[in-house]
Amino acid sequence: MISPTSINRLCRICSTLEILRSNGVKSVSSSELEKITGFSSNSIRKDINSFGQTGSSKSGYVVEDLLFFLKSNLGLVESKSVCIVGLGKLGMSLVKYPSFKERGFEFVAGFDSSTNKVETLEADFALYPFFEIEDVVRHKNIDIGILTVPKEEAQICADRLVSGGIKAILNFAPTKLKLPSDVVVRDLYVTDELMFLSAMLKLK
Amino acid sequence: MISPTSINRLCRICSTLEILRSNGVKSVSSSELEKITGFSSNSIRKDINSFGQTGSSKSGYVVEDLLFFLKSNLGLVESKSVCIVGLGKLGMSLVKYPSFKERGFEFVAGFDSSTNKVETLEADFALYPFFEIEDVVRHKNIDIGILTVPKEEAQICADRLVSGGIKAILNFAPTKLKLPSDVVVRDLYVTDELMFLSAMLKLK
DNA sequence: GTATGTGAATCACTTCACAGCG
DNA sequence: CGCTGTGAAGTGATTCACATAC
Repeated sequence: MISPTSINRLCRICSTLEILRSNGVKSVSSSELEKITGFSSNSIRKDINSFGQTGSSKSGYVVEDLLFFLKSNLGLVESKSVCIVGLGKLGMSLVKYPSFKERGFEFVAGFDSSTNKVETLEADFALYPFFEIEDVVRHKNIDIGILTVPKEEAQICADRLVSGGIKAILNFAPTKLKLPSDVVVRDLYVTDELMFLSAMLKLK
Repeated sequence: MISPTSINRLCRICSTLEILRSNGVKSVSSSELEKITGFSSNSIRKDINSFGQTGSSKSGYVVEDLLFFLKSNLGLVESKSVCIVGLGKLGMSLVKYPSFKERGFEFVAGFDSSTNKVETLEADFALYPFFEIEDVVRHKNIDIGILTVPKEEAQICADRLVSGGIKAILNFAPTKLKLPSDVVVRDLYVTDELMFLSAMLKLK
């Protein structure tokens, strides 16, 4: 019904509205949002409308109202519990990333194949070895898993997350995961992005 | 002439071919690539063809040849020099990421606003304070900048990279950069990805 | 005059269908 | 026969154009 492309834009718009609100901005028009986000004002209005109407023809949208409206519709009001799988440098940097908590994502567990790391690393949440993934995910009712393991371990870790009941995975491992179709996966292939930039330099 | 979507796919295919080659695979068909990457075999063939023909109707594509052919056309044969701007946890984790070097991306400089960090952090390359960005980028002829600074610093850092002559930026700061149109920017908004996953859980 | 909301038109990408080749 | 290569058809998203509201 609503396309992933639109959802993407709406998430960006939510983030933008959070910033506007914290800057004390009361209302915003679709063309102002266009200037900030780079999306066309047309697309922005259509996206917002796809959930039902808001917005006045006088001064655009009321920031506070639109933000709450979008967050409600996108399921972003209640906070979500997240686990990190792979406690390497990237994983440990993500758990410290302040924006996650600000946007309602709370780390509740971490996993690594190295029992040494599990025992010695410091974190605000409990750490476990890989074989406990399924149990912990089920027990703590974790919503989202972030995969920052080497590609060789990615599929097996993902399988265990799914066995534990997880339906959403953010995957940093440079491999395409094979998972049931009701599991949403978002891939962030960082190296591919650098390759993309190189290619654009040559081709553009 | 060739769309960013296609370039994206071709980068993924290059990475896939590297793995196949290191596994000793000699040839691969578009439908096998479909199974691995998730892209349709039709799109894969069209993408490859957009550069001119290769591939035999007998056994598909010769891995070695196709890889070299694509890398040549995408400008991925010669290695690229990269700098990191922002030596926080995320930045420092990226400079250690082994895939970058394997794919021909070489860090040659790092920058941070904290002179303390610049003086004390250990890296395989030289570190500098922000005010040297332009000079160093120009002097070392750096191809790509990776931005891992807080959003408040992102625009000014990007401007300095561009002043130094950089034409490609990988941006992790959650803000849309305003830059000349000949500069290619790729945004990785990690928090937005979690929001996207949350939204999909609700809407799918 | 400056907004939003929205059908219509356009554009871009993907899938289909099949011809040609080893 | 399975594979590539490719025009044609189909699909989906973006842009255009404009009616409507304040």
